[in-house]
Amino acid sequence: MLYSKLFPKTLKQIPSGAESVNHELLARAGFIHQEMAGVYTYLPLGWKVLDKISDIVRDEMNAIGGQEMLMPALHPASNWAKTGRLKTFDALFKVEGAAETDKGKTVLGPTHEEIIYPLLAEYIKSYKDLPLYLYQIQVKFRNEPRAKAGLLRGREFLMKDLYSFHTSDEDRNEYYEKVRDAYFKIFKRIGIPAVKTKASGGTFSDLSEEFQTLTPSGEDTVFICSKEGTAFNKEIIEGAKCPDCGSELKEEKAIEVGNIFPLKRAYAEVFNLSFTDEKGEKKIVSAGCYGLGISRVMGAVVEVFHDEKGIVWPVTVAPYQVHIVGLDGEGEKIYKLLLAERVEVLFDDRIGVSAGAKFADADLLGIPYRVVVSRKTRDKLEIKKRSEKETKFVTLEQLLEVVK
RNA sequence: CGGGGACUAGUUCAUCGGUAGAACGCCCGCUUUGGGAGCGGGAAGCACAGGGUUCAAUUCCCUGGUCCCCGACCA
Repeated sequence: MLYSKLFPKTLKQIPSGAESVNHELLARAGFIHQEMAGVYTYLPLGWKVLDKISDIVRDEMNAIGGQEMLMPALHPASNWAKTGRLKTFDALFKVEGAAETDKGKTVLGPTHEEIIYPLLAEYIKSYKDLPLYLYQIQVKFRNEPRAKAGLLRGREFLMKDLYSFHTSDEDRNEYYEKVRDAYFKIFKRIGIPAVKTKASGGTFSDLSEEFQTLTPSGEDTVFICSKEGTAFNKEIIEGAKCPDCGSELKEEKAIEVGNIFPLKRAYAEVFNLSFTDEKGEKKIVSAGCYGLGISRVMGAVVEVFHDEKGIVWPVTVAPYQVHIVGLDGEGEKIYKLLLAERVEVLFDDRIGVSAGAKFADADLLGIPYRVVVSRKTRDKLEIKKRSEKETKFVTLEQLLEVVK
């Protein structure tokens, strides 16, 4: 990609209202643009990052048998009436409808139990149809009373939701463990440490597990057991000691980036999601649901990986791998060579922009490897990791070795 | 949903009862290229909306809207 063609330009000033680190840096660097409270446009760079995160999530979901699909954002309100959540889910967006006849008949989906359970009820008849693991990556709508902190708490956000359906609780529990492992792999690949945290399961589950990324800007408070390293959400902690072993707990701020629930049979009963077992008996399906906030993860990555100059993307989710800073009109040759090698490369080809401005933009964008090409560098390439201070001079072959 | 703050040029902000200013950005010209360069010229505004007070309101008051922060909330 030629930087001169990239939409949009970076901003020198912090946009008014961008008070959180992730909002400020992502907005200045041109990854996102706020439309209203908790609602953002993902600009070309930001969309690339979301794509990278999504691909990692897909990869791990597919590895545990997940089948990707896409459910609607617009839901029939009648399904929400059936579960009772039309009234109890406070953050539900109720669509007015263009015609009088449509009034109150649809809602925007904040989660998809109300779609996937009736859907499966039409198709699942036999134990032979189970287990089944279905997921989607989709925009969710939750009318948060207080959207805040950039991408960390939006009213419209990108989320992966996986639903699993089983013939027994035992089978469901086994799969639940697999999802947990997959989540650890995902966060490891993305590069953000995530601590498994025990939490309350809300209305429909006794317990759930959250994946929390520790950072001072997080809005959740977790308590970490000094002995076992397990963590507990503030909401289920009563004393200052670990409920499991009695050790001291350390208080930390964190961002919830994922959450897994054993849902049991609550929704399956409402929508009569049942199957016939080997003995010909009719049984209710046992289910689990597993969320992961894709756009929130993008915000969390920035909260964790940044410095005073800008973002420092982990290699696995960076929009590009190499940022060529071309000075003195140089750089095109190496740009084309890297493109031919299928390296994801951004080339700052701007003419008449000072070197300082280009360096500042490179730091702000946070692409992992910066390569400077100028009259001074001659046939050598000056390479610098965004996360490090030192520069070194390498040949093209050495550069390819590093970035591939 | 309670409390606080903000809203003025494309953006970030100044101004302040007497019809508006800077920086950055943008356009033109020249110059310039290793850490957000320089000079000259230019375009750019219903001061969030409505109501009130006043001879006069962007400025003071009220109502509403929007955004941010703190809290409540977060299946």
